[in-house]
Amino acid sequence: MPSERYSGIYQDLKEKIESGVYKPQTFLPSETMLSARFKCSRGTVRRAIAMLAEDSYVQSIHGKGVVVIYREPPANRFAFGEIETMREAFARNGRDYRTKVLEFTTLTVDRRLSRKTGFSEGEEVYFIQRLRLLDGEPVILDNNFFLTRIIPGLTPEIAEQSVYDYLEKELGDTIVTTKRVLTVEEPTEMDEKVMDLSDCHAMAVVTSETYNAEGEMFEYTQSRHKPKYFSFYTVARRKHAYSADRNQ
Amino acid sequence: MPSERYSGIYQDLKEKIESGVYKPQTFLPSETMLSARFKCSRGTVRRAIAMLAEDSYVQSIHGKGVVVIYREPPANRFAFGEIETMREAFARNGRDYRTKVLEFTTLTVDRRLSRKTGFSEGEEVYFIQRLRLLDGEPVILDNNFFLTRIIPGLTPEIAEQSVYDYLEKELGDTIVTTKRVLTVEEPTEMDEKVMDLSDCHAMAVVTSETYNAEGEMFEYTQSRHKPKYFSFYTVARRKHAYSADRNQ
DNA sequence: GCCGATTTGTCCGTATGTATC
DNA sequence: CGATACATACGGACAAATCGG
Repeated sequence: MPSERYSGIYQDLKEKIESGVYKPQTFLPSETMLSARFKCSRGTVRRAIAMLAEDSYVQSIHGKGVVVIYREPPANRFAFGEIETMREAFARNGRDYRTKVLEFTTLTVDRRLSRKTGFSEGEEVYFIQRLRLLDGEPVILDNNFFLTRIIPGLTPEIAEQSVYDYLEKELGDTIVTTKRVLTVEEPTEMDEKVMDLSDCHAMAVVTSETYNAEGEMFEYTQSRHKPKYFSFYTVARRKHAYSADRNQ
Repeated sequence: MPSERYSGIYQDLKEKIESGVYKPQTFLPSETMLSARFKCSRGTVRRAIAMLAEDSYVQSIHGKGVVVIYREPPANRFAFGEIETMREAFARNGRDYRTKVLEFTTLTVDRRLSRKTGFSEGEEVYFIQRLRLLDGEPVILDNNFFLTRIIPGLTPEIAEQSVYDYLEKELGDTIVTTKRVLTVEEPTEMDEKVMDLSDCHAMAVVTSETYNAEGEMFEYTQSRHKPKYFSFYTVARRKHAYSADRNQ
């Protein structure tokens, strides 16, 4: 549990912004004010503010202050910009959510699979194909490859629940980073067969690589989403915005 | 020009990782080692490392060290996880890229448009519709709404080039944050008419809100991409298990 | 245009806590 | 247990941007 000073302050400010104590387009109290209020150093306040900026809740302006840029997000949206499991995402939207395991095998990575997934040749992986059902309707077809070395003892029963929960709670490992590439592709025969596509002629495909706390990539996944239920949210911040020439 | 100590160190380490001096799955020299080598405080090194972690180049492991997790990204990919203009993205891929302005008008925001875009009622906006051509083929249909208040003096000629360049270079304003939502939708009549869709039956739709350095949302845009040329890359990190140290 | 007050940005040194080996 | 490495926090100093008088 992060009970450090800075995350407490981060939480506090975040809630105040969400509840409208600090309103959009207005400034937060100055860093020195806040550090006095929270009885901490300015550095600690700055860190909390940096986290809020990361979440696009605020933006710092040199010499002026910290503006609130938070806007109430539209409801019924999946925040795939963060890492959360399907379960978490759907639960948050209050829907009935089931998983059906279509395939559960182990494979040895050959050259072709290695090029596709980035795993080393000869590594052993679970291949799991799962269908995600929302209120009984198939919405996602997942193709997972997990390194057996990192996730020993995986079973179809666990796959039906949450692999991440198993990894974190049972094995004590931590998921840290996920890289994702999103494309739109034509449905495959498999998609047609299991997804009940009717009048939809494309799939949203999320290809992701997941790394644990050791920095090892242990998962390669391709998720094929039915467009109707697909939405992907992300925030980007400009890295090194150059200072403009004001000609004066 | 960011010639601060920490960005220099960040750049240096980044290049060493990209060029393979520090290889994946290996540890960087310890923070104390690096601070000695760069003749700076440990805090400054930590900040550079935090930035690399942000880029998913490295990951810190408490008590052990900092692992390199960088992997050569596949070529011909658009890094939409960051903010870059169409021009930048396409140029980076070495293709001929043109813009055709289909529509250029000013509107006053009414209730309907306000709900859609988030702009206040009564605000005045430019509405610009542009077709993006890659080697002569239409690939993106852009629908932009820009606040005239923030970007005065916009013309079709500028829209044909880069609005962001105009904003940053001429007006001295800076783009800082962009929020994006990605969905997959059926082609509209307009899409069919201008995009030459042939055997493609869906569009990748990116809806984005852009904020300037003052924290004001000045742009609302819907970009409709032909799937064939569409790819969206993003990185997510779990929770706020940050190794970031932005204070020192 | 200059000056001073305020505010954020950068950097340092130091101390202490905690995880790994 | 001790040595090493990262994590958190503090306080101080100075730079740079903004704004008002």
